[in-house]
Amino acid sequence: MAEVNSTVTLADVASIAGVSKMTVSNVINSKTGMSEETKQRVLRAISQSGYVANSAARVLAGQSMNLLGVILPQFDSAYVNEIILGASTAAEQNGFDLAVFTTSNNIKRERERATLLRSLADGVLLVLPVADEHQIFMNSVPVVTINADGPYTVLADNKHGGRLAAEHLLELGHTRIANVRFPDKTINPREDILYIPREDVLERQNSFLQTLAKAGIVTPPEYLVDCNTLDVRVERSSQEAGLKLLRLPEPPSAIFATSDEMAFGIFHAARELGLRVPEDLSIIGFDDVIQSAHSVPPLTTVRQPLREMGAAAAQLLSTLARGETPSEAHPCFPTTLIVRQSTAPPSRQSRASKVLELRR
Amino acid sequence: MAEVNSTVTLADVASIAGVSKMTVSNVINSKTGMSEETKQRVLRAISQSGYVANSAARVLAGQSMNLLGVILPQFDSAYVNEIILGASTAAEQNGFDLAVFTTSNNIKRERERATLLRSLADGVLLVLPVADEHQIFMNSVPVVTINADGPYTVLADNKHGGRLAAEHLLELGHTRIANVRFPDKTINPREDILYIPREDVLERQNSFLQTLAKAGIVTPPEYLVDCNTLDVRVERSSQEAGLKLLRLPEPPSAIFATSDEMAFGIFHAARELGLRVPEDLSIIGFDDVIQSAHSVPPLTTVRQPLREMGAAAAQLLSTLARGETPSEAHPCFPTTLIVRQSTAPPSRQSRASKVLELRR
DNA sequence: AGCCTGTACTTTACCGCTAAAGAACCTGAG
DNA sequence: CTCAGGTTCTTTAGCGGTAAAGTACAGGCT
Repeated sequence: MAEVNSTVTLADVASIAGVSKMTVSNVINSKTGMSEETKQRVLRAISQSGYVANSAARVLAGQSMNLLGVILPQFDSAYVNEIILGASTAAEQNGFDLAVFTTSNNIKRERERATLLRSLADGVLLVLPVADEHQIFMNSVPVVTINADGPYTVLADNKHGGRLAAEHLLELGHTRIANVRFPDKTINPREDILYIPREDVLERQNSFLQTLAKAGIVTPPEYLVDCNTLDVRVERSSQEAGLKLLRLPEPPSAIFATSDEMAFGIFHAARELGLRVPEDLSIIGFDDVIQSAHSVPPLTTVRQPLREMGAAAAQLLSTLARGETPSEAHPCFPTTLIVRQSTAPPSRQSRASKVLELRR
Repeated sequence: MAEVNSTVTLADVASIAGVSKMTVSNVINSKTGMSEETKQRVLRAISQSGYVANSAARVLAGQSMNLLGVILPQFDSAYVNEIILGASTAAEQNGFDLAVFTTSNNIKRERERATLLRSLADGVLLVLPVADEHQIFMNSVPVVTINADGPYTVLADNKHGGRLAAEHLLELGHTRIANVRFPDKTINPREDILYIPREDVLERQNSFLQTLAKAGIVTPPEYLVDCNTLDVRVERSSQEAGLKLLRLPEPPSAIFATSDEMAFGIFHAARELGLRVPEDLSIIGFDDVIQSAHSVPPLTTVRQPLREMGAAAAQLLSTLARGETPSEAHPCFPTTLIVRQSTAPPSRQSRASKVLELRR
């Protein structure tokens, strides 16, 4: 426990114990074939020297770290947190640990993290818009993506979810329906930062609009407002988007926020303008993150079981890491409508007049 | 870009390009001293073979990965999220990346993660109750802790914070003051899981009670209720704690929750019993996580600047990783009282009668 | 011519560990 | 007495990189 030198190696321990490196290695990895006495001597030498194995060397020599890597853009969102929580639970059950890396939407960083995990992890979970990094991992480490494409993916039925959201608003009698949304085009604000639309998100939005269209409701272009999801705090950006919508000459009576976090931003926008939710404005979200049940008012939303999805992803990865064949390469989870208190039938008095009234 | 083999090594690329391993290595690390033509040939060989460097080997050969490791118990809490967010921003500014590991309060796991990071990272941030792992890192990699002790730490003035909370409630005129708190004893529910009280948290609680005592208010033992922070969702456990307090024959008129998340659980407990906050019950938290400004009602709390503290920790670590001497080994951040709407003077009608009334 | 210098590489050695093959010794059967 | 067979340890070789020293050769200078 004492005399901790800068770097104690196997060789040091070996010389202290008076045995070969290999014997020490065998003791550490609890292999058989050494006398009890030698074993104790080695153990003593280890604790005496304060030896700690060098993981890099171990990995290089072909040992597994029982590690699942996770790459994601940022830690900010509840979306990501739910997934990680599920994944870490499932990983643990399978005897794996999670190493989580962020990329800040930085492409170069994304590459670097992928490179590192390729040699370090037994499997990698990509919570990224694009699974472009597949190439880096190909034939080297199994990869599972969430709500993106790839050889192994965990999905939620976003198309169905989008329809559910639309149908709910239609049933309530809304006709002026807007959407605060993820941009559907690739955006490149800085050379190293890149936003690529996520497929699941596009599906939601498209299916939402299609369902409205089928019901004969045409969404005017000014009812589609992009929210800058590259911002660290999405809420602020979506609040702006909400303000833009609600200040329109003919503001919507209902807004579909493509994610719950955006919905919270719109809550703020409504409050800022003195509009009550749901009396003056209905808001419906997507995801059903934990906060949604506790917001004011509680948020009506389309639930995708993120925790379960994260768990499924880690489970899938564990199976692949063990070299087994998973029963299902693309598990798809259902989305369900959770009706809470942020949606209601449109009030008779049009929101337009209310806002105009408040302006005076 | 094609023909991606199982593992392409430097040697493979070298033989394709018809040069030595070293030349390839030099090209990759953009060193000088090779002809433009050779460089291009190597570059072509790299993309042709789909070569990706082995990080483990690189590390072993003495290269830095520009990585800061973070070890924390779980991803669940807003506390942790704020710290990480701050740390990742500061790390990025210093050219480092963050690798985050969770331990689930599992001691063995804690050790393993520490071991791995020791050889991999340029610095390690411990967001753990005890900095016991110091030993593992000693003389090998710089370590910074948050709200715990160690050679380098980032602190908040918890003692002052506890006093602020107490003074606020006293000024409002409360006398029946309870505390939903972190256990102050080591708990070991399973052999591998260990809860050790965090020092910062103890300071808060003690300083809170001392301030009350100085004002002549004795806190009866039933007013101190432990909250199981090992639970994945702290809110549930603190809700139970809240219920226990509010169902007391003489329930408190104010509760100090040692963390904001506990405060949210108490909100639920109050709601469940039909008590209004702050009219029937004052609640004050500690931390000021993001949600606190948006809860119903907005939470009065003692703010510790977690984001800044995370950033300071990463900054400190970056400095140490570069081999420089930081100006301050134990930066301490002030705590401030944030008065929102969850606290008010006690109402004339005692909470006791209100609860009893509701029970009938 | 002989020598020095710089450029463009290559060779050697080693990072810390492990798998696999080898050696030394003991035991007991033929 | 000899030798197969087991036990306990050691040696060798190599994982995929990198730093540092070495080589080979072209060109300039005296």
